[in-house]
Amino acid sequence: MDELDSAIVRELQQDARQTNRALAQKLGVAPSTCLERVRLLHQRGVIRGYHADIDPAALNRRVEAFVSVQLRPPSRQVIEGFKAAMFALPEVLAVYVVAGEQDFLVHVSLPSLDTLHSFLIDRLTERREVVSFRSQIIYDSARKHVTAPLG
Amino acid sequence: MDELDSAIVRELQQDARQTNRALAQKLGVAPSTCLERVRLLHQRGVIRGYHADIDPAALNRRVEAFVSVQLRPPSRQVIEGFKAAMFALPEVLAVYVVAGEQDFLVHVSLPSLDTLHSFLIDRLTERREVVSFRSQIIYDSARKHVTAPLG
DNA sequence: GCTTACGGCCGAACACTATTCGCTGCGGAT
DNA sequence: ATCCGCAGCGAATAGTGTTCGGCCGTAAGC
Repeated sequence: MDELDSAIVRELQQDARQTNRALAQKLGVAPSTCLERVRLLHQRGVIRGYHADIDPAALNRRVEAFVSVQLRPPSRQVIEGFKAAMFALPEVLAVYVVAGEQDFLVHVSLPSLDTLHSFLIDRLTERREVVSFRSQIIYDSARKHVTAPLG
Repeated sequence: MDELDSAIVRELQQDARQTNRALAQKLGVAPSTCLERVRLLHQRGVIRGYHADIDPAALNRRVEAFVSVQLRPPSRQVIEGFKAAMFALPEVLAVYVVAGEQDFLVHVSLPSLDTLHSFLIDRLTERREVVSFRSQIIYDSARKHVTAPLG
């Protein structure tokens, strides 16, 4: 994981579809060298895949929210079950098991506030292991991709 | 945004680097047709880009957390300023402006618990607009990519 | 009901790209 | 000093992206 690897990772995070030649030229190495490095990054598990970034609005998801959920009892079985159930729902973007008062943070995206409300009522309230939940609607967000190693 | 477009989006979310020919074959259309569709999806802003998915551990980020922050006053200027300041930090993966008791949810990733602690002390406590904050360490997480339109 | 114009898809052609593989040069070890 | 091994390189080949003219199905107009 030297400087060249880091640069490749940085470039492919910004644009995963640029040609290997363009990538090689930016980094000042031969295309074959670049290709071999990328292959090794794959093999080592550093690069886990390539994904298109899609506008949520185009998929009819104009409302995003975080839902904090408290479970009872917070046993392994209950946590794993809840996690799997949430993850299987199409409205769910991500599930986080966290430390603190709440046990879960569920990132959801839906067409509207109405559908969010229905989601909460139908998918959370009805689950018996859910003690309480609190939803935080996202007004604005900014995400980025990790560029450089820390430390 | 017909069925073919949805299928293209779904496929490119799962693997953004598959060849156009392979994509076309999966969907049962000619490569030229497929390419034209992808071009239009770009132009319409549906596809916003392509990004490599990198293992955080490879970038020395073994600890992730959400930090909820309350600001005072929650004016536009303060919010925008805080958002920009957080977003500029390399430890920050995402910034969410949310409704509720807290004003912000900041997603961070760091090498260790020590560096997380330092981050909180050095980057949040010292900011005068920060009234309070609470950090939720992420024990486990699962993310996915939106596959189909809702509604 | 017939004609016509339009939009989307197709398939072949061409330029460009990925991918392989043997060669070369450098650095460390003996 | 010599050898060994690794990493990068460049040419060759197979495969890919991209363009473009033509075709067909649809829908509107007369």
